[in-house]
Amino acid sequence: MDHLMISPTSSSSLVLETPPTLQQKLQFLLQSQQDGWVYAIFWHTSYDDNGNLFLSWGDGHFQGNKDTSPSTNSHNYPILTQLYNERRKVRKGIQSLINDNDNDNSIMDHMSSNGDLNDAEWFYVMSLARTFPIGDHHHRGSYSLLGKAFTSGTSIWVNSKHELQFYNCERAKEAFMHGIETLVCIPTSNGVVEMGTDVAITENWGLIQQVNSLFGSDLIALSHTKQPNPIQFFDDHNISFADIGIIAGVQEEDNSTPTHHDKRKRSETRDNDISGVKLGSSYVDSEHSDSDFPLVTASNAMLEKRPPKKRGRKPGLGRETPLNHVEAERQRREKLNHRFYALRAVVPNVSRMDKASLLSDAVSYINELKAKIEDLESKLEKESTKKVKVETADTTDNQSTTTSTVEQTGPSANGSSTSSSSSSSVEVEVKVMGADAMVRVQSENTNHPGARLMGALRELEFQVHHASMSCVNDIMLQDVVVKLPQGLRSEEGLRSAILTRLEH
Amino acid sequence: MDHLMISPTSSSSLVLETPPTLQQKLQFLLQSQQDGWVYAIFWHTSYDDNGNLFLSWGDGHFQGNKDTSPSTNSHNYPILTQLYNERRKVRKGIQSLINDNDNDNSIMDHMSSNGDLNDAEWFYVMSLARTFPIGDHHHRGSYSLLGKAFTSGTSIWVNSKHELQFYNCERAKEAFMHGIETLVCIPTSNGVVEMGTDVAITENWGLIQQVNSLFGSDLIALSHTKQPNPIQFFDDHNISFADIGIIAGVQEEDNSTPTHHDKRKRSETRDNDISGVKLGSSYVDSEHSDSDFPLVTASNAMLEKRPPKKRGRKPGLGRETPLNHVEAERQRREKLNHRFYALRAVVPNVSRMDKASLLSDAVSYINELKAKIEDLESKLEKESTKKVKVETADTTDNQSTTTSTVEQTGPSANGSSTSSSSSSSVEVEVKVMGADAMVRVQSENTNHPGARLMGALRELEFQVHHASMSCVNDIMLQDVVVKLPQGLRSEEGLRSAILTRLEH
DNA sequence: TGAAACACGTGATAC
DNA sequence: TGTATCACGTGTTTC
Repeated sequence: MDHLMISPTSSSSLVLETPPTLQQKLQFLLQSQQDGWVYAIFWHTSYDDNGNLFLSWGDGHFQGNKDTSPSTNSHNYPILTQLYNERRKVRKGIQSLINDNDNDNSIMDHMSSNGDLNDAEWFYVMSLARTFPIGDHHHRGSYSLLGKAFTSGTSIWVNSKHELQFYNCERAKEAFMHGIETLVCIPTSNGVVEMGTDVAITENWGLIQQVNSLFGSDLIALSHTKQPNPIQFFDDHNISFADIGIIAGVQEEDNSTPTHHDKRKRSETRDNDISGVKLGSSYVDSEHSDSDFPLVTASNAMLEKRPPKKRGRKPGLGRETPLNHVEAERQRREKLNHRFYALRAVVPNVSRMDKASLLSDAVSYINELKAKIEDLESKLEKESTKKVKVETADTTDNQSTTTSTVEQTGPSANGSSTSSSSSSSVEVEVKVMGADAMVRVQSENTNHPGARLMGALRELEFQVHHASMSCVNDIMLQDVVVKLPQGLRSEEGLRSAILTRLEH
Repeated sequence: MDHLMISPTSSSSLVLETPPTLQQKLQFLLQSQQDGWVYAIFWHTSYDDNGNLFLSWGDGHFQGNKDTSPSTNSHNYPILTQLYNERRKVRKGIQSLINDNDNDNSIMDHMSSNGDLNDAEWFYVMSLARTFPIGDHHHRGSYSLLGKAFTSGTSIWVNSKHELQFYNCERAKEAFMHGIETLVCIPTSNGVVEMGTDVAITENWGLIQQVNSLFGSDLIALSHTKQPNPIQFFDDHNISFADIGIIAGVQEEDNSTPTHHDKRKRSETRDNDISGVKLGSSYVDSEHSDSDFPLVTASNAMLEKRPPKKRGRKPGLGRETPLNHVEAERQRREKLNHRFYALRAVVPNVSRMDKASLLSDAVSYINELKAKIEDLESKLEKESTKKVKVETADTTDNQSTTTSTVEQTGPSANGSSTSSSSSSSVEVEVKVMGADAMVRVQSENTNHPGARLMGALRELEFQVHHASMSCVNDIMLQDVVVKLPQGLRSEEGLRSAILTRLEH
C-alpha cells in the first residue's frame, strides 16, 4: 500500500477519454523528481450536465513519503484501504452523490477533526471524488486553485502552510488541513496536474517543464478547451484559438507576434515556455529570493479575441523590448499578488477579500499585536522585577529596545548591515586565527537567526568546529568557530560575506 | 521672534502678483485652527526662463509650537535670526544661486546633521529660497508634493513621519529630517498652501475648505492655472474649469454635501456636486473610517498636461460613464496607495521602498510579532506558575532550569525516543519539557549538519532558545533547546519531523 | 445598469 | 543599456 494507485487505466474498467499512459506519466513524474513529492493527480476537463466546464479526477499516483516512516503509511489505517477500494468501485456513483462541494467539505472536515488520520494519504484518497468548476462564478481567488491554474494557464506553486491556508480555495484549505505544505497546479492542454507533499519544496522550473513535455502532447478532447459560452469573434471557426495555441506550442515552437495583450485564456502559455524560456531567466525574485512567487509560465498572446481593430503590428516596435516589458510587468504583478496572498495568510479576520481592506486590516492587526506585546512586556517586566529583586537592570534595557523596534525606522543609520528585510540590527564580528576563525553574531531573535547563520556558513563552505547560540530577551547571540578554506583570510571580507548571506 | 514673518508684502518692497492680504490670510489660517500648526507657506506659481511652470515662495507665516517650549524657539539661535534677515534681504539673489535642488539639498543635509538646529524653524526659514518644478518630468511621486498637489488639484495630507519619509519627494524628506510630522499641501488657483507641524494632526476637511475659501477668491493671474501646453478640450474657453470650481466652492459655501468627503478636486467634480451629487454618496470609505486616505479633493484630469495624442474625444462616449470609470480607478489607486503608506508607517525596517518588499516585510514583521507574543505569553505563564510557589516541582523545575543548563540535562540514556532508525549514522533524540523541547542530534560532520538542523528547525518554526554544537573526530554533536508551537508535543512526532527534514 | 475590484498593456523614470 | 518600479487608462467580471 505504499504506492497507492487510483487509476481507472490501471485497474478499473471505466473508460475515460484519457490515454492509457496517464498513470505511467504520473508515476514517472513522481519518481524522476528527487524532491519528496507525495502524490500527483491529473485532473481532466469535462462538461457537467449544464454544459459547464469542470475538472474531475483523471488519474493519480500516491508515492508516500520518501523516508517511509512506518507511522505514516497506510497499513496503519485498514479503514483507508477499505474505503479506498469501496470508493474506487463506486466512484461514479459517489461522484454524483457528493458532487456538491458542501457535502464533501463536511466529510473532509470531519475527517480532519480526527486528529490522527488527517495526513496526505487521506487527502489523496478523498480527492478522487472531488470535482472543481472552471471559469464559473470565479470571484477572483474564491474558486479553486485548479480552476485558476487552468483558466489562467499559469502554474501555481504554493510552498508554505501559511500561504496555503490563506487561499480561499477549498482545495487549498483542505490540503492545509491534511498537512500538505507544498501544492503545485500545472495546467495542461486538457486538465491540470496537481502535485503535493507535506514538506516545503521551492519552485522548480524544471518540474513544470517536465509536466509540459509529458502532458503537453495530449491533444485529445481539444474541444474541452473551448469556452462553454461561444466566443463571438471566432465562432465561425470550429477550432478555438486556444487550441491553435496548443498545437502551435507542440509542433511549432514558435511564438512571434507578441505585442498585444491578451489575457491569454490559457493554453498558449505553453508555447512561450518552450520558445521563450530565456525570459524565465529574469524570473528570479531578484532581491530576497523568498521563493514566494508563482512561477508563472505565462505570457504570450496572439490567440486572443481581437476586436477587429488595428490589424498588423504596431510600426517600429523592436518586438523584443516591449515583449520583455509586458512580461516583466506581468511578473511584477504576479509577485505583488503573491505577496498579497502571503499577507492574507498571516492576517486573521480579513474583513473583505479586496486588497485595500487587506492592507488596512493588516495595519490594524499589526497595531493590535504591538499593543499586545507592549502589554505583555510590561506585565512580564513587572513580574520579573517583582520576583528577581535586585537585578542588573540590563534585562529591562534590552526589553525596552526590542519593544520599540518601530522607532528604529527613522534614523536607520546602522552601520553596514541594516537593509535586511527582516531583522534589524545585526552585528557580526569576525576574528581570524590561522586557518580557523571565530564568528560572533548578535541579532534579534527573529527569522531564525541560527538557521540563517548556519545557512550562510554552509554557502561559504565553512566547516563548523564549534558553535553555541543563546537567546536572552529576544537577543540571539551566536558564537561559531569555523575552519576556513584557504585563500579567504580577510576579516572584513569574511564579515561582509557573512553579513550579506544572513538575509535569508 | 516667536512669530516669524517672511513676507514680501509686509516689509519688503518687492512687488509680486500676490495680493497684499496673503500674509494676513496665512496668519488667520494658522490662528483659526486649534491644532498645533507650526507654519504656513503659500507657494505661488511662476514661469522660469524656459517657460516652465514652477512654484516659489509667495508668503509664509511661522507660528511656532503652541506650547512654545523655550528650547525650540528661535531666540536660542541668534544665528537663525541673522541668517533669516540676511536671506530675506538677498532672497532674490539667493534664489538664483541655489535654485539648483542639489545644492540646496546638500545645505539642508548638512544642517540636519547638525543635531540641534534641525527643527521646524530651520525648515521654515530655509524654505524661502526653495523652488519646485511643476508638471515637469514628474515621475509620479518623485517630484515635489507641492507640484503634485498643484497639478493634480488634490490636497495631500501626510501625518506620520513614516509616511513622510516614504515619499521620494525632496520636500517631504527634508520636512522629515527637520522633525516635521504633519505636512499638508492644498492647491489653490495660483499656487499651493503648505502647512506643517511637528505633531501628528489627522485629516481635517474643514481646514482644506477654509483654505479654499480664503485663497480661492484670488482670481488674479488666472493664466497660471492654465497649463503651459494648451488643453485641447477647452482652449476655446478662456476660463478653466478649475477656476469655475473655485468660484463655485467659494460663493456656494458648499457644505451641503457632508456625504461625499474628499475626493473631487474642485472644478468639475464640484459642478458634478451641483448636478448629480448623489454619485458622491458612495465615496465613503465604507468600512473602517481610518481616515487614512488622502483627502484628495480631486478628479478633474482635464487640467492635466495631456500629451498631444488623440485629438478630439472618443466617438460615442457618453462622457460620464467612462469618465467616472477612470476617476473611480484613480480613486481606487489613491486609496490603495494610502493604505500602503499606512502599512509602511507601522512596519519598521522596510528594506526597500517598493511595494513588494513592503508586503513581504510586513508579513515577516507580523510573524515576528506573533512569535514574540507567543514567547512572551509562555514566559508570562511560566512566571506566573513559578510565582505560585513550589508546585508539583518536577516538571516545572525542569522547565525553568533548562535554558541555562542544557547540556547536563540529557546525558543520553533517556527513556523515550532514541532507539530506532539511526541508519545513516544520524541520531536524533527529543525530550519535551512543557512548551520547550531539547533536541540532540549526533551525526557525521558532513554536509553541514549544523545548517541542516537549523534549517529543519526553521521549517518547523521552532524558536531556538539555546544551541551548542561541537565537532570532535568528525562526529558532530548538537544540542538545541527550542520552543514548541502549541499542538506539537509528541516526542516521537517531533523526532521524525526533524529527521525527515535533516536531509537537505 | 452602474459601482467596485482586478488585471492588463503601456509609457515614463530611476538606478 | 537593461532592469527595476510605478501610475495610468482601459476592458472585464463580479454583485
